[in-house]
Amino acid sequence: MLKTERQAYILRQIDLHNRILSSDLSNEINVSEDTIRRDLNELAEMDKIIKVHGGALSKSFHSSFLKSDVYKADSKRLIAQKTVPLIRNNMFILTTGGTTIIEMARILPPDLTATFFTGSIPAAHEYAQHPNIEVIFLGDKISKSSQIAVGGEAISKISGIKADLCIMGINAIDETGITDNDWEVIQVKKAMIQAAEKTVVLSIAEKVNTHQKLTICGLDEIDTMITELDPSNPLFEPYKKQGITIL
Amino acid sequence: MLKTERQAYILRQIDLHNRILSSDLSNEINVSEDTIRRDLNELAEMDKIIKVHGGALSKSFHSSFLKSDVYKADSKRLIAQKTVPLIRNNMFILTTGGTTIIEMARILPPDLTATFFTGSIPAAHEYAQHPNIEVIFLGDKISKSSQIAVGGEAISKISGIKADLCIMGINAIDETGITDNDWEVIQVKKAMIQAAEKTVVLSIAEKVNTHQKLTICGLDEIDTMITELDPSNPLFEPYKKQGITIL
DNA sequence: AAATTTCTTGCAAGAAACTGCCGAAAGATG
DNA sequence: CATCTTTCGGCAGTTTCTTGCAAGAAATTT
Repeated sequence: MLKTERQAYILRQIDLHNRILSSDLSNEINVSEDTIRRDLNELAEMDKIIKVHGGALSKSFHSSFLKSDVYKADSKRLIAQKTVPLIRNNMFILTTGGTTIIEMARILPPDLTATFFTGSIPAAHEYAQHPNIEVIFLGDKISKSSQIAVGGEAISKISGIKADLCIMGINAIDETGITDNDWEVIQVKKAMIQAAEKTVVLSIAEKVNTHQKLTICGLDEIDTMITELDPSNPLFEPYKKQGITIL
Repeated sequence: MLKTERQAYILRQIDLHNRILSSDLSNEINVSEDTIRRDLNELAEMDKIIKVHGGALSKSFHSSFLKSDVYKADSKRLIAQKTVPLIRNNMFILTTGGTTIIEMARILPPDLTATFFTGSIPAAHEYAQHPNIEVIFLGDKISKSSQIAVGGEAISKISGIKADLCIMGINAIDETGITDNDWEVIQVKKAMIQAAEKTVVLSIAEKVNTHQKLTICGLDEIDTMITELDPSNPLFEPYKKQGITIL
């Protein structure tokens, strides 16, 4: 078994079980624990997994560990406030999950009538509280790491929609476009952008001009970007040049 | 169980119950109280919890405000405890929503590996927190009144499943069977019973021998009924005669 | 084809981490 | 005040980690 194969196997097991013991892996694929440990170290180095004493955890697992307090909650609330006016009555809106989206869902005006599509459980939950919003949940299999629905079912459902607006929380954006680091999430986000007439991205300023490993789309597919900063901030010049509206 | 997992479990329990005893934790996850104490100390060191003599408290009193009061929470917790042993590793399980089911989801042992299908957002949310449970969300359109997915999509998804167990919270049961009052919910519950090999119904005793307008199924389709009362209670005689196991 | 370099893997020894147990100290309880 | 519980610190047994090393495989050079 080649090293690459082995590491792929390890990643798959971690995806499946969310955690793994070095000793188990060693037995399963008949290599010494030292080799496993070296693999785990390499994977951890690449930010693919979280290594802990005795084995490794999926990155997602750890995030729930930290979830208690929302990072930069004030900024996110401000972003949410700027986003709400974009939503008009009777729109069909696709949204991702993420803390900023949740914040937005909470402050939607009660008389707003609209249909929201989402694959995020917490987001669906918030929308469902609203008196006049219809919620459609997309997909079936729920990824633990991202708490959203992923996989073919979700993608095909999204493809069948023609929405007015896609409101997307993002992890990284720079002059090359939006990037992320979870392959399954990427697929979903790509499909959402395709399915919507206009795309609005929400991001705290900290994530602007950063990038990750996998590309979701170029700047040309984005219509509006919302951060907690003032739109006149010079940080946004390159994005304005690309025709993106900053709010 | 890895140290990190254990600490994540502890945090989650504290989130849920707002307080925790070292001795309880020690029993739940089978490690010595010393280990628990060391974990609690580390978590307190990280400012995640507040350690007190004998256990720990949640740092955020905040959540206790948001926590809505569940009617007869104690009874429901007891029902949940009786239900858990029915679930074995690698089962495929269909569940409804409802506060009793949520309560059950929270106390599923952390090492349980199973696949849960549900159309309930809060239930899906709870299952998704669990380290080893795979969650499949059923359906798309979400009914506001019941917070579950309803409609043709949900029904057809359910029909495509062959589950080992259906765990169903119910609103009314008497000698004629299970009844409910929301037409859309009925359709979903009917489909679930059909799709599962065995059906377990959860109900607080108050609802036994009551009925509502619409029929879900007769007693012959039910295998087990769980309430907060002792199974020997004479209240259950007619149901036992019908071959239903009472727990 | 032979020699060399690089990569990978397994092994061993010592270091570090984890866990359980014990006894003494501190705290809670009636 | 007496008793019971919880905590603290240290110790020991076990497991895991690190490091250095050597043998074998693969790639590269001569």
